[in-house]
Amino acid sequence: MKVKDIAMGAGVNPDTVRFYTREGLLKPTRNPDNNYQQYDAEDLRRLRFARKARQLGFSLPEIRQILEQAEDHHSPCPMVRDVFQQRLAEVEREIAELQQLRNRMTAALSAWQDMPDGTPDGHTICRLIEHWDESVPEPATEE
Amino acid sequence: MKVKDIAMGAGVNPDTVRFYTREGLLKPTRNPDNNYQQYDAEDLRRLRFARKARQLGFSLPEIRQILEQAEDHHSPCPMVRDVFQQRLAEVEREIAELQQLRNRMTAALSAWQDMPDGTPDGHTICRLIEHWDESVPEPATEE
DNA sequence: CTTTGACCTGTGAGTAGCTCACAGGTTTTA
DNA sequence: TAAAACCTGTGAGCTACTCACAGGTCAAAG
Repeated sequence: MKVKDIAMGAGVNPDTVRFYTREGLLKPTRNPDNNYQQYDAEDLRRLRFARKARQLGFSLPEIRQILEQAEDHHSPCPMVRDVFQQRLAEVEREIAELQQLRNRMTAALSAWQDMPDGTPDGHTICRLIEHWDESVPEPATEE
Repeated sequence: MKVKDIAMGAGVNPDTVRFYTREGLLKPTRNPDNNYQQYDAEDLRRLRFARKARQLGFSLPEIRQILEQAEDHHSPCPMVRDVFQQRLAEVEREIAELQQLRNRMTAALSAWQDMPDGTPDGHTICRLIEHWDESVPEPATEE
């Protein structure tokens, strides 16, 4: 299989295939005739696996680790479960942050309902934003 | 005011001040003696404004536009209201996507409860992920 | 008066995960 | 046989900073 073939087989951009290859997630051989990359069924499995894992929120370094463990005939599943728990927690934190942002935004919107626009006068730029203060809960500092 | 002064005045990293200056959000003058950047009260206003706008979800290019409009003595407020509506919609879309992701993740977790780990056998890498399929609602393609 | 430390300068790289552009070589199709 | 479609690797671009580097400047302490 050449780049485009495996890319279509997994439904991704050929550049993504090249990128994953550079990153060491795929390990094609070379066609000595023309120096083209040659992918096999195993690479396709790895690529599909990687895409599913991405959808589940795994990072590329995590996926590489999982694939390497599998190469060494160790079950990556315990690690998968472990990382997955952490990712789930992160996702929930991100959701909470975005919800706070949305709350700030809708609060601002309703506060703006009755405010006039006004022209910048050297003291204020846009009072909509400048006069928006109301004890905003800081989004949790990450990590 | 020097970099550190204005940075402290707005509660940000001095590097952020330098970055905003490079990006054209702040326009300090130069002290010809030592080539240091000199910020004034107007810059501090702009910096504080920018930080609040960032908290409300505005991007740096958006903020720069707003500041430029204000410089030209046009009220940026109509634009602020406009961009803000769009940002709010985006935020809500992001929340929905993340919630879908969380749903997929918790579904996967509970499905994994009773699955054994297994060792990679050349056909599967980690069946936890590979056998997770169950008609996943694709997150909406953005834009 | 000199040293030391804290500050200043600009530039460049790093973060995540791709995506696209470029310039040139190869293969397929008409 | 020539054009179209593919391949190659490398490098830049996206966001909003943050940090590192090497060197210049300045205030206070000794």
